[in-house]
Amino acid sequence: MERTPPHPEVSAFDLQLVLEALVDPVRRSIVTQLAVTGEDRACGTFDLPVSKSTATHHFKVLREAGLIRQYYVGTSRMNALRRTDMDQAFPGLLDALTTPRAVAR
Amino acid sequence: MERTPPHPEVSAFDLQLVLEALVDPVRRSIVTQLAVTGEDRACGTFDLPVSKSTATHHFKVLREAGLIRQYYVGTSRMNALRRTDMDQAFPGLLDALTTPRAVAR
DNA sequence: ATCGAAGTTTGACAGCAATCGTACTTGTGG
DNA sequence: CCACAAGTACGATTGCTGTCAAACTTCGAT
Repeated sequence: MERTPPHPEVSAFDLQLVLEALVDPVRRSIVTQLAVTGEDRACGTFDLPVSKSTATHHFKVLREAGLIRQYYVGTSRMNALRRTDMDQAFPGLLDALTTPRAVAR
Repeated sequence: MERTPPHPEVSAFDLQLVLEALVDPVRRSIVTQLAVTGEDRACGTFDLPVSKSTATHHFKVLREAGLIRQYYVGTSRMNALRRTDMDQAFPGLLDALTTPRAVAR
């Protein structure tokens, strides 16, 4: 278990990876919850309909796509939305997907 | 072969379906080509790396998600991007994905 | 009326990705 | 030092989806 897992740089962001990450409802729910509250949150604080091991998988996919940044605080792994990085790489994308309008549908 | 295949109304658009449609590179390529030229195009005029039957499948997925409108002209099936409908349902989404910036990545 | 062009339909297949349980690691608090 | 909490890693399973070939339909042109 690495202390600091690898995060892609903005210049390495890949739209295909980002969309593959966002197409899963569980992962989009994570992103939405991060976007709404605007605060970093530990994995366990999310309301997810899957097991812990599956949740770990989803967080990994989001991290590798560049959507979230992860760091440890004790045994908790905190998750932060990389909002500015995403806005720089793909302007408007996060906004389009975290709008109440879009979330409700 | 129905003359006019079913198209969803804007009020029935579903973000999950739209994202599932857009996550496939072939289908996103179709949408991009439609967005760039801005004109309706027959299925056969697209540059796609798949067989005809696979292409048919992709156009069907795009149509059922509400991304394109299809109509016959002779034996050709024309495809039109439902830009205004999409913009109404999910503002900014198509723009974010058809930007040269996004397309290039 | 025939032939070809343009798509569609169907069935089969292959690969991937989401899921879970179990076992494991690593900190924190008593 | 020990137990528990928070995640991670791994292997197995399962269902979905993209793919194709082959046969078929429809329309237009000759």
